[in-house]
Amino acid sequence: MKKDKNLRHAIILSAFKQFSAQPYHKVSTNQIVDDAGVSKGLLFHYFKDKKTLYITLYDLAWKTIFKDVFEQLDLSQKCLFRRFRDYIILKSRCLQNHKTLSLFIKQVHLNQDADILKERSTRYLNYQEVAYRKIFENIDTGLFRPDLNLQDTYKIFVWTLQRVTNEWEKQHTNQSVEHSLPVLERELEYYIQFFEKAFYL
Amino acid sequence: MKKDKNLRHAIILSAFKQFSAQPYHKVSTNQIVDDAGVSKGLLFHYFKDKKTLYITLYDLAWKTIFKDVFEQLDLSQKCLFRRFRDYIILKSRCLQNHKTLSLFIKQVHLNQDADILKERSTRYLNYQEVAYRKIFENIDTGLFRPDLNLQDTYKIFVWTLQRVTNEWEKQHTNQSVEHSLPVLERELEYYIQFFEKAFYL
Amino acid sequence: MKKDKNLRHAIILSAFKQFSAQPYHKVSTNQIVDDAGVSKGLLFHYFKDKKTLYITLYDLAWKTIFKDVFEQLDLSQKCLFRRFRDYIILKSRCLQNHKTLSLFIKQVHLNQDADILKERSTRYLNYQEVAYRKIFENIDTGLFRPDLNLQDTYKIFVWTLQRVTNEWEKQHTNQSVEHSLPVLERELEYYIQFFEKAFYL
Amino acid sequence: MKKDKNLRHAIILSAFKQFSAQPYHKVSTNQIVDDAGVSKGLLFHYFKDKKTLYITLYDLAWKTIFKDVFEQLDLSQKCLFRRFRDYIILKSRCLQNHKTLSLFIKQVHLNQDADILKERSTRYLNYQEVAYRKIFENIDTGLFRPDLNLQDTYKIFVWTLQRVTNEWEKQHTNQSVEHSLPVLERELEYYIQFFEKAFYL
DNA sequence: CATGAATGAGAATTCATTCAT
DNA sequence: TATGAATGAATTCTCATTCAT
Repeated sequence: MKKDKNLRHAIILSAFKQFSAQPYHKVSTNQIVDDAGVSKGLLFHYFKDKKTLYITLYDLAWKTIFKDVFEQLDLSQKCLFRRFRDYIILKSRCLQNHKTLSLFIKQVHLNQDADILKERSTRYLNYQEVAYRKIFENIDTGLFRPDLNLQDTYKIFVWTLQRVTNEWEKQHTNQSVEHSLPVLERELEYYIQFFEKAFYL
Repeated sequence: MKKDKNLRHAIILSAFKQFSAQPYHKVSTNQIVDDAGVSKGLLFHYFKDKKTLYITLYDLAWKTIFKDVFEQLDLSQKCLFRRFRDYIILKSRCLQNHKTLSLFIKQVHLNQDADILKERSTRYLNYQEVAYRKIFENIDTGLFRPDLNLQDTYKIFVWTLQRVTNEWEKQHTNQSVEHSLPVLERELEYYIQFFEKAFYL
Repeated sequence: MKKDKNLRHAIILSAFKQFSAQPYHKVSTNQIVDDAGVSKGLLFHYFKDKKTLYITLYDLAWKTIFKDVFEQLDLSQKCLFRRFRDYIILKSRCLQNHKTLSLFIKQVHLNQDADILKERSTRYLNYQEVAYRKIFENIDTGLFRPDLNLQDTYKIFVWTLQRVTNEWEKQHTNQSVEHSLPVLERELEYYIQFFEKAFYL
Repeated sequence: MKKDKNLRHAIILSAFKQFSAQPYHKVSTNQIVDDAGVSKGLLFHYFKDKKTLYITLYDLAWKTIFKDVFEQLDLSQKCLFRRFRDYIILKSRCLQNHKTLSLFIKQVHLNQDADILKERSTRYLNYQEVAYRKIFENIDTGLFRPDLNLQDTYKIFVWTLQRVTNEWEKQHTNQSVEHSLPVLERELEYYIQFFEKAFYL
């Protein structure tokens, strides 16, 4: 079904396909290897067990997304508000362009299995930390009102934009990028102007 | 372990216990009958199959809750705002008093299995419709501004209060009724006064 | 292959057959159920897992042997020397008559698997204790020299006869009862007379 | 992990380690190559299959032991009794110094697998024969009583000393060479003097 | 020599469901 | 009603061995 080279990749592709459409336990390793056109043993040659495969996929998903996002993110933008807005827009577009990754991540986050829960949490937090460190790097802090605590300002700003994005996601899950992204951009812009008024000198 | 009478009930109790703690596929029929202290066959005597049992429980859960709520709901209250507020409070209190039912419903709503998804959706919509029909019965519409479309007014009001309740639920999942319910009551009251100003003559 | 009734017994018989001829890990549950003519699931309906089946068989083997032996053992015999000799003879005859049980027990005792080792040890010690308690019940101690510690006397006697039996077993494993048992009887008798001279008044 | 040179040796060392600690079937070829730090294929390049590796190790074990023993054995000693005693002492010391080899040989002798049983038996008998031929070479037969059949005399002597050594082995498995070997030496000496009285002129 | 990808039969175990009693 | 024996397909995972590079 797939090209001969790199059957490991064939397994990964097949697994992404299956796991993004069904919850963990509904996908059998048989399904995956059959669909990938490889032997039963090969899956366990490359991945210790089903769980490891699942977690590896999760890692891969975020790596793909973050690579995509941070290759495009303009770090010469020194305004935190704009830079964070750009980050959200890029990430949202990326998720909408990679439907499979996006659905897969949703499935992982619905999973309640203790082991998987634990693994994905630590990984998720780690990826977030790395991303946020980059976003807050070399920010022009000169514009901020000196009478406000900078960390608090950051927090409130980030939380607000995240919330706005969450709400937008819920409403635009199945819509095309062209139609829905501008909506998000406008909403984010609205709040950014609000924050500029509130937090800038 | 349970009384001889009504082994069907023993099965239901045990099933509620298991299904509220674990997702559908993680609970085996063996677990249920063992815990209920009945034979394997009896489960399938009373319930066509595992899925039917699950859906039956879901029905039962909502029936219990709605019976509880509407027995207490004061339908002589002709103000929609107050009546809906009362409904929300009663329902929230009921869910907090029946932790098992509450957790079970959450589990059902996380389930992605096609058949179960379909069945629970139709049932959920049906229960909601019945409830809302009662709530909107014999409302004093004389107080509303005649220049506003009544259906729109209703919608916005209901949506707002539902949203407020959702947020409250997220934050007070594990807290006791005595502590958290007054918080909800106050929040709801705040928005009701807002709507009275906006929508009443 | 077997009669319809009591498929559990069919499994046990088949398992005894297989496990007495091959070590634990070489016998697959497939072999057992195929030979027993039952479905795969039935084995796990009756026995939690392969290990439990194995241990159950071990229990069964000793129960069978001890029942056989103690039904025939003459407890009116008050002379410890004779009674213990009778016990050894009966047990040895029993083991030679039940080749399968005998071989099975040997296989179990060769097994090095941690779990099985532990289980069989506790069970073995327990069976031994029960047996020895019966053997030492109501013994006429009046014949023994009062200047010798009775427990020491017992110990030395038992150890000696056990050792003699072990040596005989090694040499007569594959021989018929008629030929080999008299050899053992004679050897035991020889030592008993030795002990009578040494330990009796 | 190991030096580059002679990866075959690395496999052998690792295999000895694994096979001396666990029975044949419990050791996987993966374990061996992982521990040896070599590739899967190399094991099957050097050894036809797992069984061949096992038998090769068995050969190697005895070769090592016999080389060690016969390099030290004083063949100028013309007294059979002393020479055989020396042989036993040297072999026992050697086995105690090479715990891994010793444990490995025990494991092999516990193995019941038909093929392995057959191979190890022929090899074991062969090694014994070679050893005994050397031991009985150039013995001064002039000291023996001419009225006794020499072969019978040899047999009884060898069997006795072997038996004494077996019993000693059972009791001193886990003890140090310094403590336990002198015990064996004394016991052997005792029987040798007995045989001198009985079999010499 | 050396690698490690690839195979596929076979292992133990699970589980919803049926059915004779 | 009530039991629990019986089924058998499906699941995850193991492992010796082969082979192209």
